[in-house]
Amino acid sequence: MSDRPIRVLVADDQTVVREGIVMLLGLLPGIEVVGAAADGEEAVRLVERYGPDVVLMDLRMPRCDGVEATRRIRTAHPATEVVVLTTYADDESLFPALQAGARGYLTKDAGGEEIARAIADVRSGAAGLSPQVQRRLLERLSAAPAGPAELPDGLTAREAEVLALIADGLSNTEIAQQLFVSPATVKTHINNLFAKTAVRDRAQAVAYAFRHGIRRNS
Amino acid sequence: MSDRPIRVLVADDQTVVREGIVMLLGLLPGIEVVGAAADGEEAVRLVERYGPDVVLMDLRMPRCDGVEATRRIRTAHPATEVVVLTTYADDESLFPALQAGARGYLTKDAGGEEIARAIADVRSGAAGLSPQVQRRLLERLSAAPAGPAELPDGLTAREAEVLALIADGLSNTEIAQQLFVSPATVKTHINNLFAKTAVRDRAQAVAYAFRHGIRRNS
DNA sequence: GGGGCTCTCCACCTGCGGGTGGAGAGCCCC
DNA sequence: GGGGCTCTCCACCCGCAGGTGGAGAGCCCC
Repeated sequence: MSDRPIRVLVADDQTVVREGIVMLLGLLPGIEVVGAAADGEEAVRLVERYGPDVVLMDLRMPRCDGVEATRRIRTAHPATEVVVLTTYADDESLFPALQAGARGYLTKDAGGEEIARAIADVRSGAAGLSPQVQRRLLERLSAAPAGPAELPDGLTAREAEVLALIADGLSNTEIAQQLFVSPATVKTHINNLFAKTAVRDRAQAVAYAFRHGIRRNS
Repeated sequence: MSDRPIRVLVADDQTVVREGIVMLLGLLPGIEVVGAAADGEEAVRLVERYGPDVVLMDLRMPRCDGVEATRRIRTAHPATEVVVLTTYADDESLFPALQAGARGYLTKDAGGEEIARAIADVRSGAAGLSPQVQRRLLERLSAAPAGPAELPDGLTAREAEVLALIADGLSNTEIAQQLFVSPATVKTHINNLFAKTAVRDRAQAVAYAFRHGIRRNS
């Protein structure tokens, strides 16, 4: 896979943790620790100086936090990959970090072997996410398109149906034909759902429908 | 982690592959193969009969393909997890399978150890995705919200701007005020972008904007 | 039975949205 | 300089969308 060692930079504000990780990584074959940073700004600086292959990044750091540091590193040095290694894997930390460009995400209960594997995976162009993080990603993936979607704002089923057809771009008469009712009925439903959803016209209604995941067959 | 063995069902239409996997899994400690199916329908039936912990599922199968089988299994038996094991990891296979409820996704070049790890991860409530698949997920994650977003259908920047404001629910006069131009200009832009995007009215335009990710500041 | 909700329908009015045709100014590129 | 593109603006017309007020029928629940 790799004949030359993977050059790694460690960024963590807690000295004990930082030095411990450096020690741990130093023992692993195929990994060379080229530097250690105590905050985000230093991490960015050291990346510019040493050009490491992978940065092992803590998220909660003073001055410039891990997400911001990740973003800067990824935009300025796309060849340097970032693996986040943090204590908790809450959504507020996780998704911003991943969107900032982190390719790996591990919690600190990961063992040395896991860290090494994630570093190697990331270096080889893949990704190194802990299984728990993978699961979060899947949930987010299926959350948006699946959308079980309760009807919000007290919409009736009929009103939601009309709203879905509006979002499909149908005119009032077309909706009437589709639902086998009179155009007047459609207008009534529309006026009611406009009032309930606090929108002014069908354009805003379409936006509302998209935001609330109201589509046909729902 | 688990004192009792993980009960696994294998689904693959190619006999050699199926039996090979069964053999391979049988050698692994902590895994018990409870059945093998040659197509999707049989997989669903065998899941109902044996209630396995995990189904190792090929995607391309006759009668009822793996995606459909996964969906049925996950809705009817939420306790049974599905790990996809297929030859290629193209997007057309990958995302439908994950959205159908697969918690694991491996390609067939994975070794026995990898498969075992994925099965164990999935069983413990996490997820078992190959590093390549993880990377795809990350790309999709940052593709949607980031949205570098080329302007489709030859829209000009100004037209896209107007379209974004339409999607925000603004009226023509409001858009005119926002852009410091005359309402007539707004109407011109709107008529042009309607023609280019082949929409009929602003309701359809809003849907178009949402589908193409045209929002403000883009 | 009475009250409340939903779905259905009607008439009327206003105005914004959408369509057409035309035109001038600034820009870039050949 | 000429041609093409974009952005800007105007006038005119029409129709559907949106707002109001009202009403009858079916349903469920107290």
